[in-house]
Amino acid sequence: MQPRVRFAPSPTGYLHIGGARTALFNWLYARRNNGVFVLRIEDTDQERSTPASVQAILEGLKWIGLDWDEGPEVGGNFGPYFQTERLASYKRIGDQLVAEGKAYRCYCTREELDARRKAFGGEGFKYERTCRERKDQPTDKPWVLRFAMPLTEGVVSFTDEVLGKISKTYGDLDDFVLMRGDGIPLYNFGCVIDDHDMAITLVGRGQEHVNSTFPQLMLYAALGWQPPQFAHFPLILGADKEKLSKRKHKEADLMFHAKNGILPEALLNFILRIGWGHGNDEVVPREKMLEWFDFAHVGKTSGVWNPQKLTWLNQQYFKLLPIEVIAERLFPFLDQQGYSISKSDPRLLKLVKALRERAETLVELAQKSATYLRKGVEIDAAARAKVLTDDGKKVLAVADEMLKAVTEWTPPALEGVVKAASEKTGVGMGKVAQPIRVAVTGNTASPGIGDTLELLGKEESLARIAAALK
RNA sequence: GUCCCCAUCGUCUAGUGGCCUAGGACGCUGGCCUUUCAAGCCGGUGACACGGGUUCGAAUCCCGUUGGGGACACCA
Repeated sequence: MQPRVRFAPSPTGYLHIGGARTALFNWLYARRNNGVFVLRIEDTDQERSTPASVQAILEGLKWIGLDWDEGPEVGGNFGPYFQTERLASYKRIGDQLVAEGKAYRCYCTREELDARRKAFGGEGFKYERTCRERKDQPTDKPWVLRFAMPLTEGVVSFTDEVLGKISKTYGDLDDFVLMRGDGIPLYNFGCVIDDHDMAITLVGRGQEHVNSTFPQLMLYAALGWQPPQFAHFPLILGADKEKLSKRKHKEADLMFHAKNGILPEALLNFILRIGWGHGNDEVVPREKMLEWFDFAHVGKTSGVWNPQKLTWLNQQYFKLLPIEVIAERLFPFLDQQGYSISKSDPRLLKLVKALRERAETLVELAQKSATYLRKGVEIDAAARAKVLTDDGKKVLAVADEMLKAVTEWTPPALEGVVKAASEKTGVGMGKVAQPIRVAVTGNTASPGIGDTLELLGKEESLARIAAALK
């Protein structure tokens, strides 16, 4: 049987980084096993679901390069893929369960329930099945549909693909709400029906869902359906070791990283490595993920978000990716800084080539690029004091004369000038290169002096040197 | 509080009973290279939570303790 997995986000905000990883693991599993990756939108939270969130989620998935075989924008044979468009199924199954005595209408109001919960002492409250034996079923009063848990003693268990065997006794479960009177299903209900109707063979989701697996399993049993396999992935924690939450952790927003100049390749690699490992491999590009991913190596322990490792990975991809790709990614950041040069500007690729090993993010790469794109430069006070001393200026003046005579403004020729100036003045190459560097970049750090001067061009280089010499 | 899950360096991890005086990576740190800064290379720092078993042998299996996380909605 062809494996079918799904990613089922709730469109109540941007794509959560944990959701992105859940999507990645499911996607990888599907792609590895010749399966189908389904995207289903669980938009049954009337208050919080928005079309804008749906868009944000689709965009997020596209940004990290995860494509889906069925779902929004692409359709499929198991649609519709929005839960609010599948209400008829929920109603039909709900009616069936009531008819079979496996579910019942509960007329307790929210207020009553809240009061009872409060009297109980808050969380841990279990519905006392007040309406379970109720004989009348008025239709003019608001109600919700509740699942009738078997009153017998029993144990529900399943073998999780990553966690192993997990069990829970019936007594720990209560008559949970399946559907509201208005026909909107709750998570456990909609999820089970859709997974069944969409022929999902394996449900891969975050560990925060292991406890909801039990009521879902009860539902499968009541319906006489074969449940899918389950795989619960470890959570991603913040520096405070708590689950990454949108409220508390800014890094929980996938696109936050995009804005910070992280490459999607690096981010994907990073989230893969939280919770999954392959020997000593750290840099695992997409092709390798596709080749190596398996649930057997998904860990059980939650992982803490480590921003330093993320930036390190980003740098690895700066070195790995073709400069054309990086240039493409850099463009919006250059634009943002007000340096909108043409995409065909020959300086663009040279800039990336010279600076990519010296930057950790696209933001930093754009900032460093700015030095080479603007007219003139402001010299850092400390750099000036240290390097552009009287002696430094003397050497600079000598180099300046030689540079003016250069006809082939290429790195080898320019490096040659440094060497020649060094020989002529009798000082080391460093003593020649540094004054030039500070004069043209305003700072003590830059790519090789030949590349630096080439990037700037003859005219701009000489203008900056002249200004520094004044 | 109740239930569920988890437990290797600060962090991400390798490890599926002998290959482990526990390997890699990030970070931190010493050095090399060098016209600067990076990058790169070489080295250092640093962990099997604790206590009992099982076994010829345990980071690996079992039990307990402790610790951590998650779930306890007419959210998903």
